[in-house]
Amino acid sequence: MITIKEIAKELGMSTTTVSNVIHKKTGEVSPATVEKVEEALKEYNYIPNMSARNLAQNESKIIGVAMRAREDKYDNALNDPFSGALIGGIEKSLRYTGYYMMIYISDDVSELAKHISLWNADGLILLGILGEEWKEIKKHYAKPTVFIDSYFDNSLKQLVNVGLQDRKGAYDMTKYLISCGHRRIAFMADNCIGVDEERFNGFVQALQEAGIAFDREKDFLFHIPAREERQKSYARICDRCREYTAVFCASDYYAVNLMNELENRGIRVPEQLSIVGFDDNYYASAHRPALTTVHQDPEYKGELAVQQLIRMIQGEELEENRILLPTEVIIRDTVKVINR
Amino acid sequence: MITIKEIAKELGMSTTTVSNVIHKKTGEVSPATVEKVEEALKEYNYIPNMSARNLAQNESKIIGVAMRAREDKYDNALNDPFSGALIGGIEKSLRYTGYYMMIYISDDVSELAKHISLWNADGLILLGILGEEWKEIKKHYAKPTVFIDSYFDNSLKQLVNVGLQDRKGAYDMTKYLISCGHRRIAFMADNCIGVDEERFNGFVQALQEAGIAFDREKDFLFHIPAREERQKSYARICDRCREYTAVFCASDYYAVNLMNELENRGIRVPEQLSIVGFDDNYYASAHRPALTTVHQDPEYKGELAVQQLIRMIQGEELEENRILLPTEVIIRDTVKVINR
DNA sequence: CTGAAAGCGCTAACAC
DNA sequence: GTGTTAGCGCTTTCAG
Repeated sequence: MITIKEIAKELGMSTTTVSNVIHKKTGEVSPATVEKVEEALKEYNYIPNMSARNLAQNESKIIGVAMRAREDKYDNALNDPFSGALIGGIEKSLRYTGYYMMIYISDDVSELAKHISLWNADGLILLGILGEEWKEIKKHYAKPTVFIDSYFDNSLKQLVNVGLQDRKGAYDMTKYLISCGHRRIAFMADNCIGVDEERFNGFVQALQEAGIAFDREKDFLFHIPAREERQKSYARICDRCREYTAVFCASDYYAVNLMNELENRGIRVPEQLSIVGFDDNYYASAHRPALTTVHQDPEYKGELAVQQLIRMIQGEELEENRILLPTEVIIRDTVKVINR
Repeated sequence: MITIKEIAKELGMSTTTVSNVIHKKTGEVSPATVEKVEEALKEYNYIPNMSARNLAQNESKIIGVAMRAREDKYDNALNDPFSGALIGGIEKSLRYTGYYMMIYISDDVSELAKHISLWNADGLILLGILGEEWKEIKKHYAKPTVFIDSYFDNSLKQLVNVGLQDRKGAYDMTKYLISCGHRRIAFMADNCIGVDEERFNGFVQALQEAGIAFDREKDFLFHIPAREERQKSYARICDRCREYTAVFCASDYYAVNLMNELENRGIRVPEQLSIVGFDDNYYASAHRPALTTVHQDPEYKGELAVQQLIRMIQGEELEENRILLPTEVIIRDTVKVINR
């Protein structure tokens, strides 16, 4: 691996000149020299040493992508269409910017914080992080940061976030269910914070506007995804389903799993029970019956996050620090129209 | 961000001592000093600067994961269950080893080669790389390297690879199709090199053993995945399908897409045409009818690759340099038993 | 057991 | 236009 110094010696010039040519600061260098240096660079196949460059410039050209992943839910965090598409979108946008992506995934926020500061990343994209958790990270990291799909209280309104109109999406879908004649509708999720909370809020709002009662204790089907609990949890939920005409699942992933569990128990969708999801990933469209769901574009989310981050790194002003992408109700085959 | 030097000054000792404590070379240091230093490290929340460390030690603690992705096929390379699970497996295994993952994805091998050498990665995992392409990379990179799913000619037999019994998997599945009474079987893929070639070879071998003729020109349904060509390609293939009783798709992805296209054209699976796939990802199990396919475990592939790589980095001997993981035929609902 | 100092490869201020 | 040099933060050799 040849170094600048060696090339300089070979050519009988100083490292500064070589460095200047490399960085195209050619205003400072005579054309003849430029050419000579460039030839040598080619010939010896010069590759810069990033560590040295980073050390000297105190920047790293690394973008950290840190993902908080619940271990009970994911043992393989990328093996999920949403994360896959999202990280893929980030990677794709980063590819030609001269920045390199380093991924950290952990259940443990302080673990994430450690990794982030180790590499002195020039920017950070944070997935699945709550406001409280951010405070832990902030202690160690002060450079440009973009959140994806985070919700904060007002004290953190200045943070940059790329998210989704979760509430509106759920609201629209719920109105659709109601318009199909459904009035006994359950909500299924494995938590009620952040994104899922917003979806739940939209759901409840639509019910309220339609004058439909919702009993949070009874009608919120709380799923437990941990491996040992999973089957029992589905069994319980499938049992409870008989009391409803429709179930709004907070994600396609659960909608499809639930449908399969229902099928195993001989409960037909949508004839006996309507199901809707959220996300519109390929689970939704590949499943039969195809899932009626709320569409979003995670890849685009990733791309936008990168755009915002790069702007921040370059010191540009952001037009908006809180982007909420629109959603769309996709009607497929899992909702039955009920005659009243 | 506090440095070793600053801590040393604060404590009135040399950087060497502090460094020794950090690296637990405590044989060299008195217990009292160790304690004092450790306290200071905690108090000032010392975080090492990776660039400096790497520069001094000429190692990077980075594992490069380079993926050759056909741009006509994937604009988002991670948005694919196979890659997602695989990279997820790699990430998971790397998480506790003290190595950090840097991902490069490109259609262009020399682009990949450049990125790899830039960061001086301590080890490299290569996805979707052919023997010829490796030679380009080798020019720039000489450290431990593990391939995933590559096939080489004999001149490269010493390379380390983690792969799959693609040939046997396809062979077994084809025998199953034959045992169900199928004799007019087409093969669908978008290429015939590497993995898909092996699958094709296994397919043909089973046909030959059963005395069934295969016309490579006619019976190999060559799909063109490029966006502009895609629909036309599916239309052609759906047309051609009428001549067969079964189609062996080289991947679940295509099997499911093909089934959906067939459905759109009113051709019923498996009543009118049997379809099988390869990979057993969630497309396969979520689709209705559920796809009969060949199972593999991409996450485990990723984990094994990391294991092998870490061994190589640590200078251990590998027991085997070419691992081929087993496959399993998963019988679901897309193959009809034909009465003869 | 501890410290001084060289050097990893590169950049950039400054002198010529 | 070009060269000299200090220094980025850390490791490590070698003296003491």
